Amino acid sequence: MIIKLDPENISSRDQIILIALDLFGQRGYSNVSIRQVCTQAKVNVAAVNYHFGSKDKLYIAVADYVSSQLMQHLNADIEAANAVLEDTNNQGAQALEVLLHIVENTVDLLVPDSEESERWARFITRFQLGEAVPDHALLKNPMLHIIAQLIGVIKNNNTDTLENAILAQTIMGQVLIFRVSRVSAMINLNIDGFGQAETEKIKHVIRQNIITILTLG
Amino acid sequence: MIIKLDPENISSRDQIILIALDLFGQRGYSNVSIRQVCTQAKVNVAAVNYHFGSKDKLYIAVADYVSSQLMQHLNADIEAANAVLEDTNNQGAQALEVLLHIVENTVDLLVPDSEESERWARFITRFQLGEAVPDHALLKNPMLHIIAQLIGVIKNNNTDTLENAILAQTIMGQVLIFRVSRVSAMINLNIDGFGQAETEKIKHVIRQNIITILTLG
DNA sequence: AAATAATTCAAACAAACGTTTGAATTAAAC
DNA sequence: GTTTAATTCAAACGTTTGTTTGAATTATTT
Repeated sequence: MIIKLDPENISSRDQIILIALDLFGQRGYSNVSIRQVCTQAKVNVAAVNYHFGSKDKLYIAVADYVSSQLMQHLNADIEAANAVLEDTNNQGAQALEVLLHIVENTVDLLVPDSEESERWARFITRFQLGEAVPDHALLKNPMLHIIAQLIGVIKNNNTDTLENAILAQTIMGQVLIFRVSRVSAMINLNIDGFGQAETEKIKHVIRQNIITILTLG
Repeated sequence: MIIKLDPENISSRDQIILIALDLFGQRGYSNVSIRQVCTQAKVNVAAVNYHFGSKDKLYIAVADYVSSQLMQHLNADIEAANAVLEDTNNQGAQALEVLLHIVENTVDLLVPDSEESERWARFITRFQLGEAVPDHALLKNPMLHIIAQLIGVIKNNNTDTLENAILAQTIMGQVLIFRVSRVSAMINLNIDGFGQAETEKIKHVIRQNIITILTLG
């Protein structure tokens, strides 16, 4: 899923990106100093400016890296969805199945407590909230447009309207809220974290919501 | 709704809090310097440490202020909900109506483009994402517990289960996502902002979702 | 093996930061 | 009106920040 670089032959450049991804995600861009990144990456202070030019450009490089890895991760789901969307005489049942699969994949990627999950999710969340680079690809969730189209098929309402896009956003919102307002959600749910039991329960609730909304609504 | 202090008699302390609320919300805690706050509040640099003790304590003072104002704003809805919840022989229809009212109020508070709305929403969003003070009241959304209870009444499932709490969270998630991932949502919806037309459409979609989930699901 | 390029390193830079100080000023209490 | 307390102010403090420098080292090319 996520490329693990060979720790033996890893370059200083890549080492910096991986450490910066962690630190920027955990503490936020301006709460991480170049010195902290370099110390943890075991490189000299000047290495960041040598390899990237500035702290800003390092941040963009990390965002580019996350963006490309994310696209790779979503690729299979996107192709499955496009196959359904290009099938002219398809049924809503197929589209619903693909949609549910995408959403459950997203829950598995974003919600559970796991180092790997959190590494990506935290960086993306911070990026989208306010540390964003204008017009960066990481701001766009390619799944939302696809979900909106799938909704059109399911509801036999085969147009790309704003209403379908909003509906897609409310569906993803049900998932994303557990990542984006994570601490708050834990307090409100009175749980200590998102283990397998909690994640499954969340998936089940969202799954039922989607089925109800799209087939009975 | 929001107390407008008399700009003639406003104290240095209050002026600092109001400016800090704006700046912290817009740029984030560590991207705002004491000097910027003091310049904009037209007070001396030392005023923050005189009145609050430190930048950290100013931040907590702002969070306290936001928390108290927020509770004031939610008070009417909370009382209405409690009235329904305490009515032993109530019907689900009443509870559903109160719930829809709460959610639509939340949309109106958080979603539309308005200086007043954004002032509060941005600070709370940042606070909950990662600039939080552990255990601060602002981390808890008092509405979520109430919504979970209302769901119990509506679904005639009168227990405070984790599943009801998760369902409440997914309902609020549909609203909050438009605030928390605002820039991303605008890109994905292909809109320039959240005017009245967009806000009404969002309200309509979420309203239908809730009715469908809670009465047909 | 020599020459060239790429990379690493310790040291230093100016700028911005949160905070402190002690005197000057204003407000309150008596 | 005098005294006391509260507040404001300009100036300076020590750190930390991102960045630069030029020499030392390593890798690549010829």
